[in-house]
This record gives sequence, structure tokens and C-alpha cells, in this order.
Amino acid sequence: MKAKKTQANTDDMALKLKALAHPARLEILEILKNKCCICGEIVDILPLAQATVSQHLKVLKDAGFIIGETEGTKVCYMLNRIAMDRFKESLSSF
Amino acid sequence: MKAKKTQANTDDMALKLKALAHPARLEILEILKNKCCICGEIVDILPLAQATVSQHLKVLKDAGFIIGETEGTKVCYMLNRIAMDRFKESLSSF
DNA sequence: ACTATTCATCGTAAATATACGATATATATT
DNA sequence: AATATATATCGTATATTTACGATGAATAGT
Repeated sequence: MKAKKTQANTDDMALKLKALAHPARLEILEILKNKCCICGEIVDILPLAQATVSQHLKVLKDAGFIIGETEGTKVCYMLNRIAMDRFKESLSSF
Repeated sequence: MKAKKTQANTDDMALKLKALAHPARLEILEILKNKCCICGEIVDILPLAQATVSQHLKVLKDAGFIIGETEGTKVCYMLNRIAMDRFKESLSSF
């Protein structure tokens, strides 16, 4: 099955790649690969301000790579395995 | 074999992802997947000025995804299959 | 030697991304 | 209700990216 590559398709791919294209966001994914984390834990690990981490998390969430589950006042972030696998699959044609 | 992820490693990965994270550059790779092309051919295909295409080609070349072979006054660009496969491989851990 | 062709580079305006302090919001605790 | 905690959002300064016209550099053809 070889899907025809539409413009929208390419744009979406570029957006996802852009979401990944930052060292801090790659590290966040690396962290979330092993375990779910609340935002604060990630802030403790990375040398970045809370606002910055939150911003990066938003980028990853908007791109669909992570999911955030609110538990009280905390938000537990986890990798979206499905989305990540689908993304890698769509890269395989290159 | 599981390579330890260094900072340099992550930075390099982010740079490569950034190089791919643009619709025009994805389209260029799409074009070069099938056949080698001189810059002018790509300019004819894409709705972008020659300077812009040349700039995008430079980004892809610097990231190692394509190779340019000069033939007289033309430069024939081709996909760097090895680099692309290595890149995809390094993504597989996510 | 002149001219044409092909591509890269320069300069630059506009858009986008990044980082952070300050602040808002929402829930939990006392 | 007041306070504490966790996270998101706002405002903003700075840096980077993008696109393009103009120009430069290198080779090919006359």
C-alpha cells in the first residue's frame, strides 16, 4: 500500500518533525519513554524554567506525541505510543 | 546494543530533525527519492525561487541527507541513502 | 575573450521559535 | 475561606528561520 503524498500530508509531517526538532523536547520524550511523569519532575530533571518546560510539553502534546492526564492539581504526562509508532511508520518511505 | 544517549547525540538528532522539518525540504527529498536531480529541475517543480531552493538544498546537504555532485556548471543532487537509513534507525528507540 | 547557463551566496524584511519572569487558574489542604 | 501546590498562559526580549531579489563564481559554448 503506497499512500499518495498530499500537500496536507507533507505539511503535517513537517509539523511533527518540527515538534521533535529540539534537544529539550527529545530529552522529555526520552524521560517519558520509561515512565509517566508530572511536569514538575521534568522541571527538576532539565535545566529549564517551569514555564519553558510547560511550553515544550505543549508543543509535544499539540503534535500528538504525548498525552497529559490531569490528577488533581498535577498533570501526568506519558508518551503516546500509537502516535509515535505511526509517525515512525510514515517516515519509513524515505 | 543500546547506545547511551549523550548530550551531543541529542543535539545532533535535533539538528537532523530540524533539517527535515520543512514542507519544501520534505518535497525535495520526495523528489530525490526517485531520481537524481539538478537544482534547476527542483526549482521547476517547486513554487519557490532558485535562491530559496538552493538554501533548502544546503540545509539538507549540511545535515547529510543529500549529496551534490558537480558536473560542469550543474550540480546533481541525490539522496544519501546511508545517512537516511541511519537517521531512521536512530529514531527507532523512541 | 565574450556570453550564457547554472548554482551559491549576500543582504534583508518578515515570520517564527525560544526562554523566562510574572501572573492566572485550578485543585487540595488546613 | 485562606493558603499552598502544580501547571498553564501572558508578555516580551532575543535568536533563528524563511523567502526572495541581487549579485558573485564557475564552467560551457561561440
